[in-house]
Amino acid sequence: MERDTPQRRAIREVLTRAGRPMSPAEVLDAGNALATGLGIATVYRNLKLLTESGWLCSVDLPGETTRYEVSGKPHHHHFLCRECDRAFEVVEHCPGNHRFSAPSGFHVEAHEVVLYGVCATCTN
Amino acid sequence: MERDTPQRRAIREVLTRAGRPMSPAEVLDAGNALATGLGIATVYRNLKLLTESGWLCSVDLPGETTRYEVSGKPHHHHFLCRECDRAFEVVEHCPGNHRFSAPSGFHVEAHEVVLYGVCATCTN
DNA sequence: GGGCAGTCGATAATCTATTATCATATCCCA
DNA sequence: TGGGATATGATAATAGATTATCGACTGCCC
Repeated sequence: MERDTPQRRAIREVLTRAGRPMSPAEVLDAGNALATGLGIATVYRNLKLLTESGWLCSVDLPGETTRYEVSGKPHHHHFLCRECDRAFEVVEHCPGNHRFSAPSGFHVEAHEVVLYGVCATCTN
Repeated sequence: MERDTPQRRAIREVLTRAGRPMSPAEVLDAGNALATGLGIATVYRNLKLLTESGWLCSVDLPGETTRYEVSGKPHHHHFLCRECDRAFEVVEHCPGNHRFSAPSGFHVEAHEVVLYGVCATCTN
């Protein structure tokens, strides 16, 4: 049976509050504020459990380590800040699946859009 | 000074012929047909050299190992086949930079689009 | 409150990709 | 053609991310 531990609660809260995809290391840092002494193994263990249970889903960005975000969000893509290396959710103006096409004979089943630039925090 | 060796020639030819981004392992496989005994170290060495010289550029796709393609091509994106795991170049119907926007305060400097599906070869 | 299955933290182990090492082979100018 | 700077191939080493191990700790049902 699955228990309710301070560590697990902290990890869930961190990801919920952030509202953006976080790497295991980011979760560890932020989680330490809520559960002192939190270990990286616990973070990985819970990210895996929460992903398997469907509460989280993994986000792969080119050349970046896997990040995790709370699942159930509507269609969206991601923005990666070149300054702070944080990923953000982007929901505005997605061209939509039908706007992308490939050469004949190719069947497009999904697409990913990744925007690169400087986030609001780093701009100021 | 940089020498002209059969291995280096093979690697360049493989990438030119393919016309799509290839991983070091793919280059090794294809390169062996042109330069028997080609080693993986030589492939990595030359991919690095050719990238530094500007002849190649690296292509990162989410969750995939870095691939390399001949540089100088016009703006394009990539298609990743879920069957054969090969990457292809996609030039058609790119929505263009201006079609993507992010929340206020965010400055978008570049974008990547990755299409997923089944390539023409794997479809048949 | 007692007890045990489920968790935790520290750290060793693993895995994959890439780079370094080094003895041998070879391209290319003199 | 001779010789030295370069390159090669086999393999050891490295690096970063993730998983396994294990003794100690603790939610949670009775």
